[in-house]
Amino acid sequence: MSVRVRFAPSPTGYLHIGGARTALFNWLYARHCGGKLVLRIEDTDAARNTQEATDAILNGLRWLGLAWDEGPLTGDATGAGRGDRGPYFQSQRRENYQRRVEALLQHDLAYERDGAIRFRMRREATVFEDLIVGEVRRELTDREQEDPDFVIVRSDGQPVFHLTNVVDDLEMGITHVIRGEDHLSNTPKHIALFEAFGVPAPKYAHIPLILNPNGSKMSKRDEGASLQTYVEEGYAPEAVLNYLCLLGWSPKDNQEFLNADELVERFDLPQVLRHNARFDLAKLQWMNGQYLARLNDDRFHELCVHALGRAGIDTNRFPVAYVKAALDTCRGKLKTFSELPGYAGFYFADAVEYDPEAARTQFVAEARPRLLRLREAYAGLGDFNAGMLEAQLKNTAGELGVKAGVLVHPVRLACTGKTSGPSLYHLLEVLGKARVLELLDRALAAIPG
RNA sequence: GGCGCGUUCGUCUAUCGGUUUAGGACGCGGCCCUCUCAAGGCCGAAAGACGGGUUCGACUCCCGUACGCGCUGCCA
Repeated sequence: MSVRVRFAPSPTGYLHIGGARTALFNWLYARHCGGKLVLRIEDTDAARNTQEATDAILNGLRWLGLAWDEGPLTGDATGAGRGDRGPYFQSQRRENYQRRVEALLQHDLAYERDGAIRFRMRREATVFEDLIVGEVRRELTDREQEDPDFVIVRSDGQPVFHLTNVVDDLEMGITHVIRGEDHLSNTPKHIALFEAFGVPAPKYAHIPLILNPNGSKMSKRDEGASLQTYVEEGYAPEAVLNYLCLLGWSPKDNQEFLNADELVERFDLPQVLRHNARFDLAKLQWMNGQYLARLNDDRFHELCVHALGRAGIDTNRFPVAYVKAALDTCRGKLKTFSELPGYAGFYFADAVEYDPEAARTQFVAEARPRLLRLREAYAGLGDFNAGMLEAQLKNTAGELGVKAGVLVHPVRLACTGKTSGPSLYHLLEVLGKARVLELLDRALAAIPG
């Protein structure tokens, strides 16, 4: 029997980082086994589930590159889907639940009380084998000792999670349920429901949770909990994917950089760790920087242009060769693309704005004659390339009897407005002679004395 | 409270009873490189929660305690 797994998020407004990893593990397992990944939207709570919320999930999964074999195509619950086990929105499956509940009622496996329908739960401990956790033996809690039955349909007619989840997994032919460990304690209920429906329960694999840096459960409002944050801050999806799978899973050989193909090849359920992991933003940032440095030129340029565009910088106003040359000076310098506008914005700005603090320390009277000297030297340069620019600057510094840095800092400030940025000589080369001389003249005019 | 799961450097992890002075990575500190900021190179500090067993031998197996997380809802 071929493997069928599913990712079944509830549209709460965005894709949670923990949910993204659950989706990732499901996707990896499906691909690893040559099985299918089903995406199901658990939107039974109509009041707070909107199409935008579902779109956020779909877009998040697409951004990560996690394609599903069956499921919705858009966030529209009544819209088209792919696959023959739909609908894939729970809000469209009311009849399925009703039919199943009728059957339960008829066989006296459920009963009505106070207007709600309750399932007759077994009255003893449940033992099951979890693919990750191992054998789990769950005794009845004190509350369950008194009354183990639980509600499957509310008095307002709404079916509850335990019921819909099981009915859908059953009808969608799910063979492996890979989900967060927060569901481990619910599993006996689900197994009992499957048995009541006369079918064996699927195999279960509960993955550990992702915690905040302080060890608390990462949820909703927590910093960095939304995948959208990483999309917006210019992370490379391949880096986020790589980092996420290292939370709770390890290739065991100290290799940390794995692309999607390698992950699919090596991922398997038994190697998933059993304990929760804390989310470490610093390591994600480092890893993202590594990915950025290794991206091929086209992809790097593409993502750069995108990031600049988001910041309101339109690179289309400039020659393609200029843009590429400018961006090349940023290679290996960024940890995230959100840093790019501030780092390379000067290449595309009409006027340079001097950092006030830096201007106060660099644009002082003594700097004026030195800058003037360099300006004249640069004006006489035929070949305006990095090598020549460096040689000339050092030469001028020598004549002035100062260290190179004494010239470097004011020149950088004059041309970029900042105290840090790409390699000075390379940046000057990209800017070009005319522009550099113009910028130096402007700086000279701004320096007192 | 009850039930379940977990516990190796600050963090992510390797180790699946002896090959280990417990390895790698992030972060942190130092040095080098250097036009700034990064990157890169080198070096360093840093861990088996605690207590009992089992065993010739335990981080690794068992029990207890502590701590953490989860579930305990007519939320999902």
